[in-house]
Amino acid sequence: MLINELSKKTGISTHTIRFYEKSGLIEGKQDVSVKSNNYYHYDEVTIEKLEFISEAKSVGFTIKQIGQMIDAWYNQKYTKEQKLEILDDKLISLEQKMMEIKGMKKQLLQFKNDVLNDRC
Amino acid sequence: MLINELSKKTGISTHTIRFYEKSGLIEGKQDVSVKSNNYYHYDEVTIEKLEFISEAKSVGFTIKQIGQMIDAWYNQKYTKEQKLEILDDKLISLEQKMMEIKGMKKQLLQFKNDVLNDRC
DNA sequence: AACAACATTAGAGTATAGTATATAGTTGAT
DNA sequence: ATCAACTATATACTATACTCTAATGTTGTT
Repeated sequence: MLINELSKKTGISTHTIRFYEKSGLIEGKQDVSVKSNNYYHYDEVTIEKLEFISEAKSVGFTIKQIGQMIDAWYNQKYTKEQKLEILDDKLISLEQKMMEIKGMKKQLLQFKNDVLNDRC
Repeated sequence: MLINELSKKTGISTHTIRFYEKSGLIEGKQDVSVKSNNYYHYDEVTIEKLEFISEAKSVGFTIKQIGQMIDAWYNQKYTKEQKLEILDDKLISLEQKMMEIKGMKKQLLQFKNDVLNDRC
């Protein structure tokens, strides 16, 4: 599929898709047999990747970190050990985020309590 | 205390403290009885606020959102109902972050499993 | 052939959250 | 009095992650 279809299927703008492609998160391939244009073609895996990117972004991972995770899963850039290290590293950071969120939740519940009891 | 002491006590640079002050998150007061300078003085509550800001930032809240929460707790800018609404809104977003993190965790564990079983 | 709707590339512009630099004045210890 | 260390203000610069504009070419329908 071409970029417009990919954009419609993922809800991500063509601009942003190109930005992700330049950032190395995804890649389309050009059909060498067609000489009249240099259009990029994208497959289903790219849709999967873009969905993963959206989710990873919303939990606070940066483009760089997301790139690492994608490489650890979809590419052969790293050894098995390196892949596991990257994924474990990200899992640890998720655990930490979770703890921080729990702490913040406690804090906000306390704030709420103070408001309810007119203590601020 | 002056900005340097505040910076040392919180681990936040004086630049960033000034940035937060300009953003409306904290405020020092100038001592009108001293005419030779216009130094700002900060109290213990400012330390509390800065610690809260650091935590809130790390869970992904923006300066604007953090400002709202601080106003909901420390200031008299909002009615009781508005304060509760703001805090509930932030609590809901924490719940959502929590869910997203759980989803991402599942995803990464799956990736890890695929790597372990040479499925990628 | 004309035209809308698509494609690529390059580069500029925006928002957020700092971080750094420059200038000028103040304080406190020697 | 001098000097390091501090303070305030203004402005510029950076990084991240987009978002938009412009220029130019291609495709498919009428």
